[in-house]
Amino acid sequence: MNAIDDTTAALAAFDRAGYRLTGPRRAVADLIAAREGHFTAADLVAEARARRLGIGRATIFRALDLLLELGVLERLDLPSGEHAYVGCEPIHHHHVVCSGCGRATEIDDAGLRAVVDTIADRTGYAIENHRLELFGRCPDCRATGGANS
Amino acid sequence: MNAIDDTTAALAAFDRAGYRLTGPRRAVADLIAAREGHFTAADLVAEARARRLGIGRATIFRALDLLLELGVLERLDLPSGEHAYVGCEPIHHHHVVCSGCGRATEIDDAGLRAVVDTIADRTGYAIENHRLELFGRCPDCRATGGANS
DNA sequence: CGCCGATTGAGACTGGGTCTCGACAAGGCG
DNA sequence: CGCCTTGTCGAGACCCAGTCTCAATCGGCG
Repeated sequence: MNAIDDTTAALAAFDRAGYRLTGPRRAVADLIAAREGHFTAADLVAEARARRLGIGRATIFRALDLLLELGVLERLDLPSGEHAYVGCEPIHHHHVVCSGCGRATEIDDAGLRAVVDTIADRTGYAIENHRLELFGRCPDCRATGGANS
Repeated sequence: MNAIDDTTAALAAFDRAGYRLTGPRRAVADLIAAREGHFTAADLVAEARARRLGIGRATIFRALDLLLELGVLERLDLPSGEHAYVGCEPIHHHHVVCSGCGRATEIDDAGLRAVVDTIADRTGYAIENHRLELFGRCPDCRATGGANS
């Protein structure tokens, strides 16, 4: 995908927010950029080790937290209960996750705002936060005839 | 709340699905029914131990899994990343979770169906599954003036 | 170039959740 | 009513994600 763009985006985010541009952070940004779909922290740790990058687990988790906070990354809760991450734009949005290949597509509001308002209205809750996650099969996986499930 | 109803609902679900109605399962159903808002597996384990019910951890997790599968319980992913459970009706719906008291209110579709369709249409994905979670303050907590946050 | 504080890596630690295995009990059947 | 089969149980080992500590190191400004 746009590996280089993602990498620089992440690094730029670090820089902009006043964090140092260190070697390990660059490495993590690279690892993430190289990912197509969603990934878990364990994936990164494993790959970092496989590539003998000499990056500690803690460092990866810290970088992940930072990128989460900067909005470059978002955390997904897969139906299995696992936590995964996807790189994305730092604006409010949601994801459709492919259950075949794991790729995640960003989607905008799509009318959700109104739904949330309706719910707030109906329940009397002051909604502060919401999360919508969709799981399905992407066009490619549908075309190639169910690579899984 | 409707503790007795919840308990019997859970037990009936066990029975209906062909699972044995054992003492430990009854106990877990009771514990869950006694809960007002959402709770974690650890909560149940702690309470079971406090009440000296002599129920093993594994048993509680197993019961939880079963109830999840039967649709009597639903898993929530709190923003903190924790997993929590809420008792609910075994039909498709979503939850609004109070960030003050932890209570969860069930909500129906509220127009979400249309949003999902729109998204499916726009992205080309075949949506198989979706989850909407809302977090906010319930009417009570708003009235009593921010018990937290 | 040198300094100071942010950052790092190794590994201990925590906490949620799973697995194993021998013992036990639910409930169908005779 | 009592037996037998088989699902279920409890204890504890185990696994894995994620966090924390702390001394060593490095980035980048002056």
